[in-house]
Amino acid sequence: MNNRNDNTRKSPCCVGALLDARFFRALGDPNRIALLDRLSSCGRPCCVSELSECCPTDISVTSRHLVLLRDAGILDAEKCGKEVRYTVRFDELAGKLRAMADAIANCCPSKGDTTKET
Amino acid sequence: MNNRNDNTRKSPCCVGALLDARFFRALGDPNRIALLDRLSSCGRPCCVSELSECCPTDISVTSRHLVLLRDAGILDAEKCGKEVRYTVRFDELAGKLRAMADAIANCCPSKGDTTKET
DNA sequence: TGTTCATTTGCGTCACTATGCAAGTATACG
DNA sequence: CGTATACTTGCATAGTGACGCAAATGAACA
Repeated sequence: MNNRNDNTRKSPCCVGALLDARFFRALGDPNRIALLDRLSSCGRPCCVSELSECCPTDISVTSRHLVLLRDAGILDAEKCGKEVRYTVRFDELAGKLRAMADAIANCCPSKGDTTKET
Repeated sequence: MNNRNDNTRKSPCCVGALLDARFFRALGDPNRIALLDRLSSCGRPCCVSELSECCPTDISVTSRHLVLLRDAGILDAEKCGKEVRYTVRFDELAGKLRAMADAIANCCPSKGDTTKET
């Protein structure tokens, strides 16, 4: 859905609909960013105790951060025996960010189009 | 910078470097989102009292929100006589979001490439 | 069943943030 | 210069969020 028709350009300017404060809030904590970074670069599902290494807080706090990220639709959680394996919802996350970028670019009054889709 | 070479794909996974908690935090408030929405759809620079209409808080609070958004690089402020005219930094904002989307998509271990740039 | 390991939950604390009101600053205009 | 308008700042308060610790839950396993 990246290629808009020309009649779509700068029309609804639905920035407010796409920009979700809850979503941004979930990403608005340095420890949660660290967790996301760690999990992203890891390249495989990671359990809570493993992820906990990347931030200095108690593991219970890490657990809460991860739940928060999961509830925000940023991570996926899967129970495996005693462990809980977290993964990044890459498509979801990238898609959301890209949709926001597109919406904002479409709002730009001067251009109405900033997406240089070569 | 949207078209990566193939040797760039899934390499550094610099998600943490791009994902700035401060930036997300600035967007993590519903009233600030409302302000951004209003300003985006307005299509022209708006002054503080004008923008203040879109959220129920005192104008002093609105003023602070706007300063915060400006400091986060999301808005631009320009003084015009008694007024302060705010504008959305569309390119900055869209570019940032797009860069994040790209970085995250590049991290995806299964694909390493989610950007369908048709 | 009892033990151990991984994770979550309850709870109190501390820090930060959003907010409103009042006072202050800056600019235009008479 | 005095006044009006637009905005900002100081300050107090209420609400929220992050945190640590201890206890609870859940799952494997002897």
